[in-house]
Amino acid sequence: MVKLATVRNLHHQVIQELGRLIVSGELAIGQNLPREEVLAERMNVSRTALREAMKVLSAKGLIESRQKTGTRVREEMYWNQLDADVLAWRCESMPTDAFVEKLVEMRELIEPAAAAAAAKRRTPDQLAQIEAAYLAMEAAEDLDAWAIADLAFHEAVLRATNNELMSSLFSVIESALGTYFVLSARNSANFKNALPQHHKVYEAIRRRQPEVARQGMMKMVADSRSNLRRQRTR
Amino acid sequence: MVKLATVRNLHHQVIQELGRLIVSGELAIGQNLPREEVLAERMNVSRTALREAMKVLSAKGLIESRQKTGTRVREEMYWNQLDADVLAWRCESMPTDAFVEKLVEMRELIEPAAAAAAAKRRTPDQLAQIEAAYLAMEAAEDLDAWAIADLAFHEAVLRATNNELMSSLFSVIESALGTYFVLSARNSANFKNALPQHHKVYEAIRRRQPEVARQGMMKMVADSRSNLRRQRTR
DNA sequence: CGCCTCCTATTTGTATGACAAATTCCATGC
DNA sequence: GCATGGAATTTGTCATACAAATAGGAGGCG
Repeated sequence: MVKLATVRNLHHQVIQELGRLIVSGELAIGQNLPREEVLAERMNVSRTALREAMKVLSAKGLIESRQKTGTRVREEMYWNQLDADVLAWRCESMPTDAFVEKLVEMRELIEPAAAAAAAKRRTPDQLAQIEAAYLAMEAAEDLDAWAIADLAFHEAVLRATNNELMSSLFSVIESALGTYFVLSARNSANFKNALPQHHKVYEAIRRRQPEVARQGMMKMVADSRSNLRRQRTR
Repeated sequence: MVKLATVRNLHHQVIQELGRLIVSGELAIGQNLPREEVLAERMNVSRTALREAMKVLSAKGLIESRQKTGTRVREEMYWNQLDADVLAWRCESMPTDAFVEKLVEMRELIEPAAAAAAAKRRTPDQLAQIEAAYLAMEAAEDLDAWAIADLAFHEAVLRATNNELMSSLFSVIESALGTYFVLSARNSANFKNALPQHHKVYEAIRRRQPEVARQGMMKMVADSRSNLRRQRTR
């Protein structure tokens, strides 16, 4: 029996709790945290566990510790904004449209470029994976199957760029967006509307036409954007 | 007297050392590290310090610890590729052109989009900062002053997007590229060649013309790319 | 022989207490 | 007023002990 990610270790809980407090602003920037000993007692953990958590938060750029001075919350400009945890904490504490806009903007930035890069550099094997995802979308009977295949399609394209920086950025942004929306379009009836557009992108990547792929993908994400908006505003 | 970042704390050294070993591949993926007790002794630190380092590496996605099983190096796909440390370790261990290409690709992806976004959303204050940087470039007497002002220009544009995800991505990529090249063009003689192009971008942002700004920035980074290449190949 | 159950050995996770190191801040002397 | 030399405080490191999880084997049972 597989145990699904439940409550993890103690220091992990501390990371989450403090991280949330900081990103949400409940711990003001520049403010000093209590002494380790005090904070540990207040959170009902040992100083050891607390420190392990603090080191991680420090690595994420959220806090900074110095002897005698203590530990204080760093300015926002030092935070690792692209860290998955930091991003997740922001999503929790910033339910505003403004932040969603930023995420969407990033997505619209990545994907067309990725399609173009994929058209240039995809291997035959990677093309096959894209095709497989496309065929799965075509064959999808219900919305869930389609959504899964859709995500696979985008992931396959991203991997085909052979640029792990790009695909890593994609997965970070995508999972953050996922906290706001259940994947892709939910206006159920004819969910296969986007299929022709996917085919265009696939064809462009197959024929190694970077610009065509870019334009096609640009249109695709633009469409998906308006879907998101419709879903959200009602 | 300000002390510049020297050798930091012990656990920090451990982070660096293990991180390098992993990213460079000297510790093979999937391989188990020695037991904490053994590893600690081998590195001449206490188990406490070692563990603080391991938690950080774990947060960066490089390793994974489980009781009884031990700690092993995770697959590359789980690494936080956009983490500043991970990127820096890659730069050290991958002197190949291939990785530089990926970084440059990311840069060419970000900056035009940033210029467009800045044209849409810059505040008067942010525009003033861009202008100030431009004027500093114009006034630069030597190459160093120009390089500093140039970086300030790009940073100001990035900040003017009002999208901290984008500016964070920029700074990460830029600092990674900085490990390969001393900022910008080094073909000294007439380093102000790029000035008109900067002016075009500035004007487009001032006049709120996103597409013009995008095109202008696209050309600018393309030029700077060929500069980089020339500098590198000789 | 095959399968299930339980136990034990091993490894990370947490707790505690003590001391080292850095550095702010004050007192002291000149 | 200013240097200078301590404390006092806070994080950094160490050593040790025990808790918790769990892989892997021993043993029982059909």
